[in-house]
Amino acid sequence: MDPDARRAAILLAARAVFARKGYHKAGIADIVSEVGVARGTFYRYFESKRDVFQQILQSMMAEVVSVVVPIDVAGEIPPQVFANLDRLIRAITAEDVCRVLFSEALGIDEEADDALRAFYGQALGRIEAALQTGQGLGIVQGGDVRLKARCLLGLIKEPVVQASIDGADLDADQLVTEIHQLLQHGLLRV
Amino acid sequence: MDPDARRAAILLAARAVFARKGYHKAGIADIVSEVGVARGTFYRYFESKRDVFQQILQSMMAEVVSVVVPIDVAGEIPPQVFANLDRLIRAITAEDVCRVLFSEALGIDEEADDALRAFYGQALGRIEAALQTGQGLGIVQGGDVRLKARCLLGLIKEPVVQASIDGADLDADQLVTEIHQLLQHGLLRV
Amino acid sequence: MDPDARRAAILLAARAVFARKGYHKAGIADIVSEVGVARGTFYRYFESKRDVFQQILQSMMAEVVSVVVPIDVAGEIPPQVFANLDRLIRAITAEDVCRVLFSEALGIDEEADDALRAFYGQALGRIEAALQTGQGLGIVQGGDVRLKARCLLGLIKEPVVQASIDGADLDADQLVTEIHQLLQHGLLRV
Amino acid sequence: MDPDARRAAILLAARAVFARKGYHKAGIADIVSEVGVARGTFYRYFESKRDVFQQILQSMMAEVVSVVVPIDVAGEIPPQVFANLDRLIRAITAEDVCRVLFSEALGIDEEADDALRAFYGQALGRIEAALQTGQGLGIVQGGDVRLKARCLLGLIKEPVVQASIDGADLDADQLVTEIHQLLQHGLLRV
DNA sequence: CATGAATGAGCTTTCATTCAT
DNA sequence: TATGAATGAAAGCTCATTCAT
Repeated sequence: MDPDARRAAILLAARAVFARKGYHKAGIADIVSEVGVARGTFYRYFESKRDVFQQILQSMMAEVVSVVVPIDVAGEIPPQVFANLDRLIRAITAEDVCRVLFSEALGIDEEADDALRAFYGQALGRIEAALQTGQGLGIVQGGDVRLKARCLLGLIKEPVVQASIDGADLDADQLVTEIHQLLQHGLLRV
Repeated sequence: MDPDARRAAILLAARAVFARKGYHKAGIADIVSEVGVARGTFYRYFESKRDVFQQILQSMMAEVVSVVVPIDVAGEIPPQVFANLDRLIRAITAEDVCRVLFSEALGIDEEADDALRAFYGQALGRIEAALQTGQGLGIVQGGDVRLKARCLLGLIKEPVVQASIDGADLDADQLVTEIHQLLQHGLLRV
Repeated sequence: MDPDARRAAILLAARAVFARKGYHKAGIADIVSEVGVARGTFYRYFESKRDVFQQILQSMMAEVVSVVVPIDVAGEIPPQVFANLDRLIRAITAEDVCRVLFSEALGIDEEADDALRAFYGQALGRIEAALQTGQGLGIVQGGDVRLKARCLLGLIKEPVVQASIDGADLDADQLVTEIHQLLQHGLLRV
Repeated sequence: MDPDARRAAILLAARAVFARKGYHKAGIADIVSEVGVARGTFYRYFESKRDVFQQILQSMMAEVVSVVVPIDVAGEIPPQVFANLDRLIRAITAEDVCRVLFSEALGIDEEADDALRAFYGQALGRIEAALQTGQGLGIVQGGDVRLKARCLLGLIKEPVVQASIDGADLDADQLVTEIHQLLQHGLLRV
């Protein structure tokens, strides 16, 4: 088995184990028995339990970030926004991403916390910038973009997180539609 | 010191410790040294570390639930909604509530997970019911109330969680205003 | 059992175990099973395996140093020298002192190495000073006192170390006599 | 590369590594990376870490033993003694010999301990025999030759060991002179 | 009832050794 | 024959929990 494949296999197993048991209940024993290698093998590929976790975190964050593409203001904007939304929801709906990124990541250690802060900072920064541009174009409501960005993030994240907590499946299309409507008309009828 | 007071003191200390260090990094040693009692005393009042945590969780959930009062459909509705919103945000903005309830609670054990599921189930159930009533009264947009409820929860929760992650303060009034606007007009200008 | 006694018991057991098996082959398991306490108990009294070892080393060095008393130049010198010699040999003849101090101490870690260097530095410094005084008084041969001190140390140490290696007993009196003769007349007959 | 040369190269590297880091801190990884061969190759030439160490020990002991040549009683004795002394000191002054033979060798395992005991037994036996001969010739002081031999060994060994501990250089000539003087006249002036 | 020393299961990590390529 | 990835026993250490005082 070539090193890259093995490394990937361990990473995959670790992802599954962390998603299933959470960081603290997951033991190296769980991971290696899942891959079918010896304990020592794990340490040939990763420095420590924290190390694998960090790498999984990083790759998950990168995956999530990568699906959001900058909006081309020359083109039609709403379709681009909703395409992003759609991809984003599908990205974070993956069972393991959701559990690891949204429930387990915080509080492991300073390094992971920093990475997570950076991730949220980057994500929120992008959303804020987009909203600001939107305000300039007159297509986004006025007000504090900082808070708006956070609300928007929650709007997207929470249904996914709740579905994960419930162990229920999530209809991404329906969610996109619902969020779409919310963004355009709000929740209340005036 | 009478038992109830002592029990309360331990509970309070544990809350602070869990909020400060998180469930896993918090040790019984931290809690007892905070209260100034011996380790053994802790176990006279609580069965285990998980036990205190559960009780704290329960009381936090009760606090949060209690601030949301049913809406009197006979009276004017929007002010009641926003009063609820305001109280809710203030309730979950408390540093310890936010950290414990939203970051630490999930994944401790099955029992806590169940409690949390029940909490979210109850909270979302209430919101859903209110939205359904609203739809009947024609003051809430049509569509899936289940998803709407989850979005609404996220809308409220996320800015608070992010402020906690950033270690930043949150202007509750401003947040209420922002959410108010979002609920009424959405994020986009049509 | 009071803490001081328990601490002393663990220290004693550790001393015996280190002397018997050497630092590296000695496990915490050996030590605690020797005292009859649980693993955790060990760590209530000592921070780590290195920590006990360091403390044992320190106490052994202190024991050895303490038996050598400064020479009163006002009084008769040779008896004082030989009394020191006698006490010193008896001190380092103790089986565990010899093994731990002379065979195991070097190379555990930087801290222990420094402590040992300091110990030898102090011991040799004292001997050098005494020799220098002796040269001033005309009772010690001329020449490099630094080297003389080291030779003298070896003269004393080696027979003890060899006895320990052989597992043989050592007649301290006879050794003192022999060293006495060597110091006064050398090994060769002119 | 022919097997003998490779074997020699590994032996040399292992010597250097053991001298530099000590037996326990030295890893097979250190040795093989020093030679530039793979781990597996090491095990084609040596059975185990202990095995290389033993062989190094044996060769060091042989080197040291070889420099001491029997004294020809027909010829002039003192020059022969001092020539032996001189060669011996130079032999054990080699940094790696000193560290490996005098600090690391004891306590690795039973086999090494036996080898070391045999080495010291042989060395001391020779010295004793020489001293006995010397006593017969009337050029060595009377008394227990067993102890005398051990003292003599320490006299030689200790300055070398101390220099190694200090990381200082040793002037072999000066040491020979000093020991010479000590053997002839003792340390004290009568 | 309060105490806090004692407990020991269980964790992560290391590294000499093996063996398929 | 050389390789180096894989192995897994064994080590040190932690900490929630217990229980004699």
